[in-house]
Amino acid sequence: MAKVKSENVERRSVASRPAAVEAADRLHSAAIHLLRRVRRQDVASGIGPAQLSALSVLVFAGPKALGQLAAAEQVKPPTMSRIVAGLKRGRLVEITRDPHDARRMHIRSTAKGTSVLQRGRKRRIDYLAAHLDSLARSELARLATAAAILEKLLSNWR
Amino acid sequence: MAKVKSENVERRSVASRPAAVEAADRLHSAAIHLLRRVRRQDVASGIGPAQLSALSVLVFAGPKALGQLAAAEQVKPPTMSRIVAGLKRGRLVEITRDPHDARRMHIRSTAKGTSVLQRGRKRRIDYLAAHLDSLARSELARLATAAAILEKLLSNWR
DNA sequence: CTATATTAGTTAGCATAGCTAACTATAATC
DNA sequence: GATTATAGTTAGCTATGCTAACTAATATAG
Repeated sequence: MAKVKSENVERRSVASRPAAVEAADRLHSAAIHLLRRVRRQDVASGIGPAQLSALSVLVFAGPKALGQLAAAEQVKPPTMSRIVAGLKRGRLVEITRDPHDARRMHIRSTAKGTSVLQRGRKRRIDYLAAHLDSLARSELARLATAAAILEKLLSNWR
Repeated sequence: MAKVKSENVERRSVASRPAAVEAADRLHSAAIHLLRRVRRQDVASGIGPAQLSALSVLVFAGPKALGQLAAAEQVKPPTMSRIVAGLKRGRLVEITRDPHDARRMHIRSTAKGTSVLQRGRKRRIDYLAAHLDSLARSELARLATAAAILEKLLSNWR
């Protein structure tokens, strides 16, 4: 039983309240299945998920350098380099050089990019909203409350 | 203006209560960001997301034929064919022929596959639970309630 | 009982997306 | 001015998604 002690220590270092573990499990599962369904709407946008997501950062958080965009999307620079190349090919973004630092790029959404993003986003939200519409008002309110709690949690995630 | 009427009809057919649209928007965003964070734990499993997800179906819903697995994962058969090939290469699943129909395969998780899946799942859930642990008990309860509402919604999703 | 049609999976070939390692170009520092 | 650090790119690998076209097996029509 020599290993038992160290295993317990390890286990204790990540232990959470049972209620937290149960909530984690159910939230995790619900989020996965929810997004899996919603995501099917995206084929209509004719643009891949990584491009759509990067475009969304540009539209909602404004122009970014490539490295910033990679960090925001939690992806390595070579990956973002190719994603941006795809967006540029589709004329969804335009790229200029930083006048103060010729290494950096300014990547910004074009009007076309913004419109493609907004339409895709609308499709997703409308689709989800149509399903939420079958809920009682009180249930909807509970979901909104939960979303607010998650937003707070996500905003100070480490 | 011949098209106006039909456009209005279309638009009306997807209109939802404003509260549903707002909840959809916030839930959608929270789910995306939550899963993006949680998913980073998966690199430790040394197996790609599609393989992990397919394996999860096999572990929790039992053995499946390739086509069933493809349907469950909302993926086309050639895609699932390759995913299963990868799982087989890693000895995470084993495949036998259906004795009554030699076209069909029985794909089942091996002990190794089940263990890999369970450990990966534990990593995700523990990670999420550790963050949920910072919430007040009442907030946790609200999240659990919301998860229950979503589970119900997802179970009769069209 | 053959001939045809349907069904289950695979193969080939393409695109997107992820990575690391190694490179170029620019900027900052010693 | 030489070196070091930073921003992106290129090359090359893997994984995941698709469609089209194929093989093999089963089911069905005649």
